[in-house]
Amino acid sequence: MALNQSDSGSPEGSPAASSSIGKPLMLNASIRRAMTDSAQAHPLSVSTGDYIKAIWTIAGDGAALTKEVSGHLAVAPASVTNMLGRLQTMGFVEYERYHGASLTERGHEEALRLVRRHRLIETFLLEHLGYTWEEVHDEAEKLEHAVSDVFTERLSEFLGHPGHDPHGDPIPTREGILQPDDSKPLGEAEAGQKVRISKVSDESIPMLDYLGERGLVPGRVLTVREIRDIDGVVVVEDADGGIHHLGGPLVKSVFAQRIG
Amino acid sequence: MALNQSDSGSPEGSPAASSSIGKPLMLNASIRRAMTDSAQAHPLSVSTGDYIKAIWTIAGDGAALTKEVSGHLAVAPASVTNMLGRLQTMGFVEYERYHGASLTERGHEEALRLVRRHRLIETFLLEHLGYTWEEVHDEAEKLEHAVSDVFTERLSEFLGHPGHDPHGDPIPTREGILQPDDSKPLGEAEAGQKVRISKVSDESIPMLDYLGERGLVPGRVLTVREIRDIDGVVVVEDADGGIHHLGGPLVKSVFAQRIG
DNA sequence: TGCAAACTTTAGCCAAAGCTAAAATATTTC
DNA sequence: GAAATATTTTAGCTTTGGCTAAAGTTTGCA
Ligand SMILES: [Mn+2]
Ligand SMILES: [Mn+2]
Ligand SMILES: [Mn+2]
Ligand SMILES: [Mn+2]
Repeated sequence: MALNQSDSGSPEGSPAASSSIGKPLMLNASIRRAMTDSAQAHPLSVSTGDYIKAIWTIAGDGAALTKEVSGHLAVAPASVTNMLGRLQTMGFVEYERYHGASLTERGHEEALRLVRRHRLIETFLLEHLGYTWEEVHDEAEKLEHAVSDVFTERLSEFLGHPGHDPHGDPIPTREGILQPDDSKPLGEAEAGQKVRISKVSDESIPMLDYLGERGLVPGRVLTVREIRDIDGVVVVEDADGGIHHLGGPLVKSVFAQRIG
Repeated sequence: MALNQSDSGSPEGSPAASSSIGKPLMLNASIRRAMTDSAQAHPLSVSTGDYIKAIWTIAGDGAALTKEVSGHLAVAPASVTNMLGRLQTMGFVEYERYHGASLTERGHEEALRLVRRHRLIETFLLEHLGYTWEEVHDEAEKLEHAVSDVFTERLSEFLGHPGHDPHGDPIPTREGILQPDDSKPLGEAEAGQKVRISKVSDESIPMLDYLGERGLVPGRVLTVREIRDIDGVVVVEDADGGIHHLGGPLVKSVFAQRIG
């Protein structure tokens, strides 16, 4: 059986480079690593990337504290201290003992590159592979570290260069520019306003499902009918005249921009 | 800037599981790993997978020798010895010192799972993302370790459940069945025979390009006009009457089946 | 048959990332 | 302003998966 076996497992095209000499093979390994690092610009391990993204998510331009990162990545504080030191050595963060780490320019670029990948991949999974919200994030969390720049740009093209992912988060450009977002949670709107949903928080899957079923997705235009102070419920009317009563947690998760 | 940050970097949906206790966090980490390993059945590291695939590629059902694996993966022989021992402990190979390693049933399954992924991914990259032959293999070599079973099956569906990748290698089924292939290199054909190209070796990119440009791809029907013993050149005529003179290396790379 | 060459294993290292426990430093709280 | 509490760091270990050099086996060839 198994007569048919190509697809050589060797990392490059080099099939069994040396036959018996021994030395050249070792050199190849380190030279290859060095070239990959500088030229292909993809040296980051999964961990490194996740730490950088975590700092960006937690602190943006500011400093992320050890414990925040520790909580975010479900990793022991001591591990974080260790990694922050290493990230500084690598030039991705500025780190001050006991006062957290903030991203350098390079760290910031790297974070945005990962976010770009993550959001493009999520878009692809949802729109073309029939993924559910449940499945999407975990897959993207792994693939973002495995795909190349070439893949990323080809995928963006395949998707029609979307500016936002399916739940409305902006996708950073190849150049690392992230659309600023001035939208506010529905809960902060005022009765009578006409608004357009810009984003739905992807933190809760059930909410995404609930809102998706009702058509309360980015792009939808709503009229705010009532903001009830007693219980925080917001009543909105959609373009088809449908009325929706949204409780506190929901109106914190739906972001909208005023229009008209 | 960077106002907009969702896409929590935390591996699962658990956003900052613990606030200050400390202990539960550690437990979470190991429990998660254990569950992932057994339930999701995706525990293999990149290295582990590449070794298993290498053994399959080199030896199929037989035993792969240390040096063969070492050459294939561009890794020192001592590293191979070490990993083969570990693979045996993990149950993927049967290993005898000085006599190489052969895949167990489980190892075989794992190899085919990776090959399935690899070939489906290559198909997608070529047919939908506009990759060239040059780019395709390296990307697949990395992604095969990152995609989930769900991704693999959704992708297969997206592609229309192809049985072969673009250069003709059969794609193992989800159940781990690999189409046996009884085709032979064009060089072993006989003058006058009518044959159908079944596969083109993907070991040489220039050859793939050359053959691709001339339409000598899997599925094409040819009539063998001449087998010249002196220089090993094979002359074939394609369905449009085009004549092709293929030298030794090429006729070893093009596989065909007799028809008619 | 008997050695030299080829191959493989052993032994001893290394770096990346993680962990725990204990020590050090900040921050609260009274 | 000092004690209690929370956070962070240090120190010391672990697992993967590499590498080199040296020692041990197998094989091929005279
Ligand atoms: Mn391939
Ligand atoms: Mn990730
Ligand atoms: Mn996400
Ligand atoms: Mn691989």
